[in-house]
Amino acid sequence: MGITMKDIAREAGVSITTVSKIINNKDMNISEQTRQRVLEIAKRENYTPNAMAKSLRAKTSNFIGVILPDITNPFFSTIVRGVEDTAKRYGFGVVFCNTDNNPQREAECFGFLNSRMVDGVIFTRSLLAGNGDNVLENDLPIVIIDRDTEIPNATVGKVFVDTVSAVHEATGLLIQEGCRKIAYISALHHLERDRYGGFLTALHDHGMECDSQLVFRGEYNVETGMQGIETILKYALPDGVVCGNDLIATGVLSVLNAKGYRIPQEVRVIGMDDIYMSQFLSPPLTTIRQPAYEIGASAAKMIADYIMLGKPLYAKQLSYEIIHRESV
Amino acid sequence: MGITMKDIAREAGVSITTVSKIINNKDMNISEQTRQRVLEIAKRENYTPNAMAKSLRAKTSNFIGVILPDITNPFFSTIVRGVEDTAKRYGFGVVFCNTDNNPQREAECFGFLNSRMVDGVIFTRSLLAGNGDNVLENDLPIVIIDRDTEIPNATVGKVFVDTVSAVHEATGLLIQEGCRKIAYISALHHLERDRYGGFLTALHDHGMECDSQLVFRGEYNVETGMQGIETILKYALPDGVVCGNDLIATGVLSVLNAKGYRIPQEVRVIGMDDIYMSQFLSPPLTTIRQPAYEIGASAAKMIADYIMLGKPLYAKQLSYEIIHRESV
DNA sequence: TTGAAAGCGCTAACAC
DNA sequence: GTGTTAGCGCTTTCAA
Repeated sequence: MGITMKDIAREAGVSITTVSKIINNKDMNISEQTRQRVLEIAKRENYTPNAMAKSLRAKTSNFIGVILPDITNPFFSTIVRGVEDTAKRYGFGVVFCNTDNNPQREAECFGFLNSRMVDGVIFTRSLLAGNGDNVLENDLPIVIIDRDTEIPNATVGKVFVDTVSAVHEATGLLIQEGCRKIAYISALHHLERDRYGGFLTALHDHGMECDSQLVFRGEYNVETGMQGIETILKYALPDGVVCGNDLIATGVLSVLNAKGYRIPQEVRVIGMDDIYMSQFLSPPLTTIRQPAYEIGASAAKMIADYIMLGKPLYAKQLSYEIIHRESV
Repeated sequence: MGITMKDIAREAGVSITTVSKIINNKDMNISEQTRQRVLEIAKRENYTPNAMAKSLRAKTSNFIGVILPDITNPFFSTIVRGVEDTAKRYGFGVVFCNTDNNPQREAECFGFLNSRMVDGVIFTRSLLAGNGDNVLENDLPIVIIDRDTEIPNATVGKVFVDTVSAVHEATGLLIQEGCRKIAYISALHHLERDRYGGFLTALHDHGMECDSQLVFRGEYNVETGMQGIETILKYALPDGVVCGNDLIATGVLSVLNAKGYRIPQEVRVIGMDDIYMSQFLSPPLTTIRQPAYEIGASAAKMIADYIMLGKPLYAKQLSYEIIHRESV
């Protein structure tokens, strides 16, 4: 590759040690003359320190890993943007892995990132399996985002939004608007804090029953939204639909529009996340905003503070916000 | 971190070399007995090779870098997904940097990735400046994607779509549908092969003139679409709008809808890229599909083949496709 | 004010 | 079959 300290040392007629000290300005007891000479050569030869060597010695790579289901999902790409911007500011690079919610891929990612000696990982847990055990094997700092799970481990932080309350509020909003036959379409996951709970309690709070025929569980994508509403429509026309995320809501809107139902007059639809495109849907989607960018930024900051300053990891809660548009 | 070869060697009572040979099964002349013992320990202790050390020695990091404007743009996140899937298959990790089309950030990214010793970089060039010169300094293999530019350098490959022909066809389609006052809204860039050229020649091919009041140039985002059409509308109502990408088209659709114009009856709109969300716009967007995932996958494959097999870089053209939906 | 030496974890000639 | 040695580029005692 490029030039090394050795080369500079040779050219300047000093030792490698001296060069190192100057480059990292670690030692103030160096003659201005030597310093200038070395710096000048470094500049002229366009010296870039070899991060690998540095890392090997320092036992830190200055990389942080991000494990997420799918970068293609706008919610996650926004999170990752927050991570990257923040990490870069702290001098960290970011490496990421897509798991597609596949627990095995997830485990592979941990292995991969681990061998890459990342200094920490930001982790969105797969919906499906509970095996976060691979996590525990080492003392790698982890911060879990998006999906609030308990991992009985010391070095785990989290950044989360209380999505079950959010869904509770969303459902409450529909009820308040007069909905009485509310459908719920979301992903199916094995988490303790499932958003579904928020839906159920909201119904109960208003003395309503949950009709299980009005519930559909798949994945966090548009297809689930379409399938879900199609399935439910065969049974009955709901007057409100609570969607687990905006992608699902997109699918729901799409088939409802295609079938000619008027939204929100005949059926109200509420989403979750507030991905950028939601405002351009037809009608513009009413949804619960999760601060995706801030989630990523906070997680990156937490990891960086832990690594660089030794600040302990912690749990950070970010708040959601109802975005009123035209689908409710 | 974890256990090292040294530890295994000590425990197995053999030399580090032997362990290395066994782990990488490099040397067949090793007694089955020793091999088993070592492998057993490695497994039990959950040995993960230290990629940093390996890289330092091998002078390759097994990382490839991706430099792009913004991961949040669905077109790019899809590309990156293609890159990641493919890179992983070849054993490469991917590190990325967002530039926001800022040439200075772009240069920083190169420096960053370079110091990180990435083995190659996949690069979407900033629209603005022509200084890809930072690129030339080293022998890092580069493959340029999306924006077709010439760089007078040996180790540069590219994966591209002939977007100027695509725009030519898009414009032709509108003309064919009867449009006579066609607007053009796109990003402004300093590239030789500007999509605008495709628009102009299509007009000329049909003996039409370009009305510069119907042209608006900003960035590849929704805001440009909105501003563009607002601006143009103050002058006249076009009967067709050619958009530089789907984000721009999204903005155009949005204000046209808000103002109550009927699409496509009064004005036809055509986009470019076919991002996933385009099909859910109102009306579903007619657009020119660029195979984003394949662009990423091809670029990653090209780099990997170059690095691992020494296959030279080359220029690969992928084709576009008109997706007829309801906005034309 | 400067440098020699050791070592981070791993690999690859080249012995034995 | 197995081990010795040198070295990738860098940092850090410790000595001069």
